[in-house]
Amino acid sequence: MVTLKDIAEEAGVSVMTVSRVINNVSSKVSDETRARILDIISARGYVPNSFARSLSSRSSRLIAVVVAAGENVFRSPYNSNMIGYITHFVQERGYSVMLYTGVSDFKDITRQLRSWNVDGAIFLGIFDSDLNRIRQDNKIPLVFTDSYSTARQLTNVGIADYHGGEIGARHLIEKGHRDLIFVGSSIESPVLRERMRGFADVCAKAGATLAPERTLPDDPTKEQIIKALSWGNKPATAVFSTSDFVALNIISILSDQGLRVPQDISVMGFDNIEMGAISIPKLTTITQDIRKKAQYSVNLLFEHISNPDTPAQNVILDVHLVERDSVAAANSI
Amino acid sequence: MVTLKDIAEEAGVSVMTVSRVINNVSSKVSDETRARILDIISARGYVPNSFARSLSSRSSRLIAVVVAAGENVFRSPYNSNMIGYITHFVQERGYSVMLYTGVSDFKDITRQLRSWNVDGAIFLGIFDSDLNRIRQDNKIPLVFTDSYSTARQLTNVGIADYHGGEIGARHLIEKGHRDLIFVGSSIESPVLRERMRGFADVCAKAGATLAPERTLPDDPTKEQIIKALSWGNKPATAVFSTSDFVALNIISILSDQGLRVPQDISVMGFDNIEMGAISIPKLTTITQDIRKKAQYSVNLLFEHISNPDTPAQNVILDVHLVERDSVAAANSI
DNA sequence: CTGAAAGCGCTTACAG
DNA sequence: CTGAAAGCGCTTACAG
Repeated sequence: MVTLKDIAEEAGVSVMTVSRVINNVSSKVSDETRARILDIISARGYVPNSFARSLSSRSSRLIAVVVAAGENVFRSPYNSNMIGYITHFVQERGYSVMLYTGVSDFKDITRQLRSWNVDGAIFLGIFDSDLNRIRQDNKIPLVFTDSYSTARQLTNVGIADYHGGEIGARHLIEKGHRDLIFVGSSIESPVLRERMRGFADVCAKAGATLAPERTLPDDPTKEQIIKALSWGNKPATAVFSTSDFVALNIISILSDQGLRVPQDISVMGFDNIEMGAISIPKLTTITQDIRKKAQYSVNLLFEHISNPDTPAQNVILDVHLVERDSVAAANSI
Repeated sequence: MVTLKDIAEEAGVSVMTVSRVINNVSSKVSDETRARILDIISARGYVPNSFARSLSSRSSRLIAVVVAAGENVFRSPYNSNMIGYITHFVQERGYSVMLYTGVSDFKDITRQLRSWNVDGAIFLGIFDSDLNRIRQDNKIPLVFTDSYSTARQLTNVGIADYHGGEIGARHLIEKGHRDLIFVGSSIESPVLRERMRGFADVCAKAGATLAPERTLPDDPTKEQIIKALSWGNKPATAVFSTSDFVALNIISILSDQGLRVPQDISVMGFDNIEMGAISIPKLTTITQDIRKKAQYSVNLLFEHISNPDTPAQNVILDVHLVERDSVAAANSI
């Protein structure tokens, strides 16, 4: 292994001079010496040791991406895309990404962040209950996504979930639907709770019923869906799902039951994943701009890294309707 | 920041004793001392510094996952799933993952691997042309996936691509199809080339035509598909795509043209991604077991890490037909 | 513009 | 079972 010392000896200078060249403190080294050292570095294939550098400088140039989801994080196209974009933007700044998935215990998180002395971390899908412990234990810049924590001084990038729910309900009601199924109720996830609240508020105002029997969990079974369809005295005419992936699955299940979407029943999703643009029928959905969300998260993180006095910010990106083919006007009876 | 030294002072022992406790060299520390140190460690929230540890021990407990694909790696469900599973299995062994995406230059790879002194690396989608340079520059255990390099002593995990192509052609021919479109020709990718070779060989034997005009690239445009459909004097009755994602896109395009799958034309994919099981129609495809592939890659890597004398292995996982609803018998004319 | 000294927080190797 | 010394490969802080 080639070290600074080797280069210094070969160039007949001190290690400090070589160190300055590597770190581009060019103003302090003569052009001639500099060029000679650069030649030797490239000839010997010298690569600085990040561990030594981090140990003495106390900056790791490492960003942690911490994801709550377990073994197969990437089953979710949303997670996949977020992580992909975040990695891209972090690398663009010359930093490296450490990926932690399936993190269940906030103590683990702290152990990893500290042990690797990361310069910052971005969290996906962490439940708000652990958030304060994490912040308390880690005095580095942290960016959360989709948090509804009321903690002060929290930097977060989220989307207008409540508004998304409203848009969904409004669209279905405009299309004449009154007997609706909502998929994505959750007591654990504030994100889903907000989407549902927006949806339910619009329904209430419009006199549309959203029965508890037609409020299904996150990832409903075939049986739950079938039961909800025929509940009460009027069949449901539209389904709103809080995720595109689940919406596509529901369309598949409905199709297996001999129901055509949107002729017999309308289905609407949330996220605007790529598959929704090529599914049959093409999915009407609510878009969230994942690339932008990732970009904001990374930008905010680096703002805090370069200037610790940067005030905390809660950035809420807006969402909007993407009308495609999976929602039709309700049949008049 | 709490250090080994702090713990040692508080416990009234040397740093070596604390170091032994942390690294579980328990046989060499008295139970009493050990318990006392453990208490102090937990009370002070001590976390060992990975940089210091790695610098002196020359082992980083770091695995690099290097992916050729660019900005949005995770657009591909295959990549997403592979990376997700690999991360999971690596973490299970107490190692951390450094993710490098969009790597274009093998020199970059070398710089990163060396700089972080990673204990091993797994490569996805690296073209074989760089493979020898990478191996030459990095004397650590490396596992490649889907490589067709003829280099000796190469540890690789791949699948039976040729056989996959054969299975696809055989299935379509058995269903009575003779006028076929193949999607996924590539001069750069040996994986695709092998799938195509298997497909073409079976076609030739069965007297089915695979015209160059009906051999389309990896990710064909709508125009290319439409043109291929009506080429020659007999319309194509089946399409074979080397990726499920593209197959689903093709079904969507065909549907936009008023063609029903499989009544008017059959479509077959490759990979068995999750979406294929819920698409309309459900996709007939060739399965590759991504979880298993990731598991093998990680296992092989760690075998080589723990014992450098482990012989190189080229593991080829088999593939098989998953019959669903997107392929039907050809209409007799 | 250049360098000698000290130190980052650990582990290795040796000694007792 | 325990410890003193040296060193991993860099950077910081100071001096000239």
